[in-house]
Amino acid sequence: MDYKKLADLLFPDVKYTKEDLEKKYPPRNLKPGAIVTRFAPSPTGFLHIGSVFTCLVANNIAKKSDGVFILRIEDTDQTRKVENGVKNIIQGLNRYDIKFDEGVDEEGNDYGDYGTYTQSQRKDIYMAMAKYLVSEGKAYPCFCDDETAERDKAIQEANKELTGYYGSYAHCRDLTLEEVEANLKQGKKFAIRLKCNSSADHKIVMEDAIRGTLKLSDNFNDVVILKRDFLPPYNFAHACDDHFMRVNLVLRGDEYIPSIAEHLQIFDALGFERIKYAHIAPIQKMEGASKRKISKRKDPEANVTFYLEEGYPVESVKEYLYTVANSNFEDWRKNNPDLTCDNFVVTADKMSKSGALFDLPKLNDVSKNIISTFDAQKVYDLCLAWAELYDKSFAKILKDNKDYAIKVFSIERGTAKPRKDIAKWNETKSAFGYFFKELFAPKSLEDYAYNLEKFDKETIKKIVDKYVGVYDNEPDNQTWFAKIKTLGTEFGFADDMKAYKANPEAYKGHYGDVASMLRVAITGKANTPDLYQICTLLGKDEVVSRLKLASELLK
RNA sequence: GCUUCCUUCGUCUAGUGGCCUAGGACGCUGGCCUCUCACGCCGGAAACAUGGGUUCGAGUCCCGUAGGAAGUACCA
Repeated sequence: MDYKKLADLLFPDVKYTKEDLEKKYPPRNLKPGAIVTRFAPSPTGFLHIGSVFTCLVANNIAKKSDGVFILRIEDTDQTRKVENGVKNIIQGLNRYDIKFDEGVDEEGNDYGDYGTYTQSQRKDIYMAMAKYLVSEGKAYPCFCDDETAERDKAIQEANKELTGYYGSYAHCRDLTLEEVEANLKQGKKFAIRLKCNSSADHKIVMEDAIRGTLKLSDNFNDVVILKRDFLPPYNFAHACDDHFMRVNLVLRGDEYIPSIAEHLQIFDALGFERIKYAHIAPIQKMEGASKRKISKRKDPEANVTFYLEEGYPVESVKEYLYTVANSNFEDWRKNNPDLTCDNFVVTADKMSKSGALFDLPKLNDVSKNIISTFDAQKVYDLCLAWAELYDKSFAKILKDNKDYAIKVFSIERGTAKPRKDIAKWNETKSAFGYFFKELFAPKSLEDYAYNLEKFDKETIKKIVDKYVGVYDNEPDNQTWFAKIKTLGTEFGFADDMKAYKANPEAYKGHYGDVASMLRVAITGKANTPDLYQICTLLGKDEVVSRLKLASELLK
């Protein structure tokens, strides 16, 4: 069979030869050890938290090795394309400080020397390489239609045979030149399949950067490398693109592990040097008693917009993702409390082989720590930015009371032991809302967090009433506290903790209990920062009027 | 069904044949500190899926079983 002739017949006008392309996209001149990798999303517009995770890792590995990080758009499945899909993905990633060295910008324009970076525009390359394979006798045109494929699959299933296009089911594998010509004349469309020379019982061994040695069954299928629309499926695009973009580490989800054998066959047929792989386990989620991949349909937290809406700072999400990526991150953090998390160096072989469960409580803990390191101005700015998108009325209050709000956020901040009371901005209102007159409006006893099991409301009312009479703008914390202690003793509360602990029966409670009652009376809440500072900020008039209101509602 | 991967406290994990009486973090919990709430500090409960090997010795190596996950497309 004259394969050259066949190739020319199939692809009469192809722009490049393999040599042209090798020359056009020469090996990169990078320092040894530099990693060239890429993120290759479909432009569906949906940014999955797992994608951010993978990207964060890929970006880190590329940048730390003085390598290159590429954004490639995989849009060969034209049916899944979405308006603004690329833009949404880029913007989403930018928020997490993920920037590409080469790729496509928000408008869809290329930058970098190894483009174009949009697969649907790389048709010439795929066709050239497909033609090359045909001319080498390594690939052939397949004229089978979908019905044939379905029928064969049904037969194979009924016979309990392996499903696929192989052996006697590879109808077009041995077509003669004349038969191909005849089909072409009839206007029959064709796809290109790779001639496979292996079988399922042949095992292959490969080294994965995360998994270590992987033993897999070889591919036995004559896989499609060019679809009827002459666009490649993932497998062929992956080989051509990653080779000609001179990628040297493929980081991708572990759902690709079963198709590694197929990919390796394609690389070999093409005469490309094999590339290193790192297969990342997906982030999982608990459903009932079993784990499953976090799903874009069922789980709101799969979408990055979830973190935006809840008001998690990007630093928090990144910090958390790094803890999932490499467990030694937390040790690193302990030793480098002041560095930003992007200074950490991710190592592929320290990544987990099994999928990590997304742990929201852990994220919250991480986030509380992160926010506790922010200064008041930053808290204000970020909280306001969040509120302007998701809580307009709160945003207005923050803007109308800017200086006051910053004072509120300053309480016990910037100290050696900063407060850790918020994990995300949507908690700010409930944590600090009572500072603002607009947001403090208790209507009944239920709006107060009194511990009525410990103390009855008559006791509380007596104390509140008494305090209204004695409260003043105290000059300092000590004076303020002394007053509370003295007041407590009048009602049988201890003013000395040790004395109380030594003999709790002798007292009704201790000064802490008194402070707690007043705290609730003034703020409505049981957990707040230093009450003295709160009262100072609120001012005497407001404190007194709140105490009176509390007294009223305690009746 | 077939193929492949994975399996250590509730969760994330450390662990590369003796340092493991299995370490850390989150969560839960007891206490201490304290000028109130927190923070912080100290402590506690809590795990090697299972059965066989190999070995003087196994969480670690091998085989089987179970469970979970993924793939099985002219999707990616």
